[in-house]
Amino acid sequence: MAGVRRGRRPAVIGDVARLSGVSNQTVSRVINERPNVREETRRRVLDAIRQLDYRPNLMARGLVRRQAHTIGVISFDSVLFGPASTLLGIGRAARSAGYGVTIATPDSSDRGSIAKATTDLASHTVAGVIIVFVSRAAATSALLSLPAGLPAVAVEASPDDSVPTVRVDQAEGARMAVEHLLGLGHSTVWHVSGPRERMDAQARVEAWRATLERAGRSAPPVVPGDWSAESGYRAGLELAERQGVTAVFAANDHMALGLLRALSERGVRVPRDVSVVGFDDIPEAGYLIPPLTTVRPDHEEVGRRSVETLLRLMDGDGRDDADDVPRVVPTLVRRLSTAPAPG
Amino acid sequence: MAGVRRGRRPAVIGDVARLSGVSNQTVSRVINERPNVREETRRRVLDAIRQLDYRPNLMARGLVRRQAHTIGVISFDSVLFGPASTLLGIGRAARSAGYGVTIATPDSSDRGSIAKATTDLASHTVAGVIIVFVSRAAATSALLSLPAGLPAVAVEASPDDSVPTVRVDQAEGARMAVEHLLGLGHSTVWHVSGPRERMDAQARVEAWRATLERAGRSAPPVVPGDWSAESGYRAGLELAERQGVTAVFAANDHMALGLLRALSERGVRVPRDVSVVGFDDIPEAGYLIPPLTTVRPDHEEVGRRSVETLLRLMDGDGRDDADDVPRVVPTLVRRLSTAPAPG
DNA sequence: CAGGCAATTGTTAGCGTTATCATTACGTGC
DNA sequence: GCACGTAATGATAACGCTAACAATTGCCTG
Repeated sequence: MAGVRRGRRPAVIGDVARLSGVSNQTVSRVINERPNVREETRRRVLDAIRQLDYRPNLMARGLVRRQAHTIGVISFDSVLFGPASTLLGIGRAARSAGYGVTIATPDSSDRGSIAKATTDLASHTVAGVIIVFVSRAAATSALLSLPAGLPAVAVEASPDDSVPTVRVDQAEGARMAVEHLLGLGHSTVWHVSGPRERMDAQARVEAWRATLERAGRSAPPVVPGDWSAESGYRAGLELAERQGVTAVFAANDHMALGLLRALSERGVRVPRDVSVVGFDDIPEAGYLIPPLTTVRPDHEEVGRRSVETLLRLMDGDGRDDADDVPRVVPTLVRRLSTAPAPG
Repeated sequence: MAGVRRGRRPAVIGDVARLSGVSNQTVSRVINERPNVREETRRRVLDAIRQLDYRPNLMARGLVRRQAHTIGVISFDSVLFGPASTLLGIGRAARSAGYGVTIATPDSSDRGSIAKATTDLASHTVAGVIIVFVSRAAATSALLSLPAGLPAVAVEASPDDSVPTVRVDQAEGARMAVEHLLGLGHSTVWHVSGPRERMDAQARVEAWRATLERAGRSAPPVVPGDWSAESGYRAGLELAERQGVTAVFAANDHMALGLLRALSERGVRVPRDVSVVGFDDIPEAGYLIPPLTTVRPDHEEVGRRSVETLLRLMDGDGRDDADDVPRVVPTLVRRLSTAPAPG
């Protein structure tokens, strides 16, 4: 029905104007839902639009409005569950606000590639930028290479308060995990951490330690990991050797998964001998052996909220209200990998 | 050093022209590395560009060239490992070819949302579109709502041969899995499938059956799943009840994971009683209990190749060479979830 | 019924690039 | 010294749209 083109060049605003017998400007007004167009005229124009299958050329519009109506996203680790979910949330939220989304994934986290990605986005004249899930160093590089005046929002990691930052309340999540374990009677909780330079990893470490201290427990040394199941496995082997380990909080589910495997391999039963809590609630967390008790951050919500924040920033003229974005509070999902302390 | 702007409006080509004492056109020639510019002039212009931190406005350029130098991607399930990796591959490949990437994720897979996503991309005047990982129905909707003449490449699923399609050689992967199990002496292999409407799932089912038949074995009924660990778990419970199940090929690793858990719960030992092979080689596959033997498709390569194909399509004027894109052949990763048949 | 106001529509001038077609300058060969 | 080719550069007109202002229309008021 609609769609009369036959490989012809796409209709432009002038075609619509001619067909409906009005000026370009009136067509423009109809498209942009501007007031002061007679109802009948509007109908005629809309008819013509349908008939020609006209769609406004966003580049032309962007050119005159000096803005692409597109949000740029710089993202790392976009294969991981968390960032991928955030991306999804961003995409959906942006699109429903009428914005397009352009993604740039730097090839590596060195300053050069990040700068390249950023300037790429900038020359696409994006309306604003969201920087997702990076180390503080990477976030700094990104922000530095951003043209002045381009609104930006950081997710999770930001170098300072110059940019509003949307984050999961890592501390609260870690607190939940630790208190859950302490509540089960464990005398202390070990921690397998994420990579040192990641801010979310750092926050979890700190909250883990703080919660233990607040409860008057001494914090054992951190067992370092790097998010990978493999590092969790190595951590598990190490912990299996140790005496008196009854509760472990892994900084993400993948490491928890490796951990579970190592413990099982060494004959340590979970949760009977050792309780394990993860972080992320990856889709398969409920189907590990045993089903994993874990902290569930709502990554999609983070994405949504970062778009919201960016839009607000773009509306307002300044960047005054930095950093008063409420954190996204995670929830604790109790499954079968935790149990009262043995003995 | 570079970067003299102070919150001023970004430099435009005219500023560069003025500063270097040439015309806009000459600056344009320098930017676009056109011949016939005196070496000294070029240097002067480049200096000015650096001094003003000038970057060409891609919208203006896109407008006059009638093309955004951007590749559009329509993607579903972008949180899943496979699609996410493909996206990454696409992003990298596109960027290194100088193209931007715009992503549209339909809200659901009904025709309306897909059409919306597609037309969105179209009005961004993308140079071409890649449709990632969808059911045949969804791919059809997407292609139908694509403006005629816009080059498109499908990944995995395509309605017909009208569009070049880059795919993992699902059949070869499934064949590897089944033959591996048969080679271990299992008399037949059960299959836990992905959702019926997914083409990759379908291909795996068919190849599984064909391989069994070629080996003169009868294929047991398909145990249906939906990619989720949970469905794998349910399948596992079902298979654990059955007599004579010694080998299972799960259509993806997440289901294999659920499967492993169900079997373990029912006291079925893997691989001693039952061998399990997955598909995907998700990052944690090596750390399941036991480490999962699985088929590893190179999703990033798929992404790269789809960009390549799209670029070729955009270069050439027609869409003649459809469908002669070589499939990406997966590899079998042998771990500990498979062993010789019992007894 | 003139004057004025609001609603509706049209005109003109860009937005920042590049394509296209001049124009200029500088040899080269006869 | 003159036509001619070639390299280097410039001027002008788009690309498709919207902002800003101008013009027209109809209607109301006194």
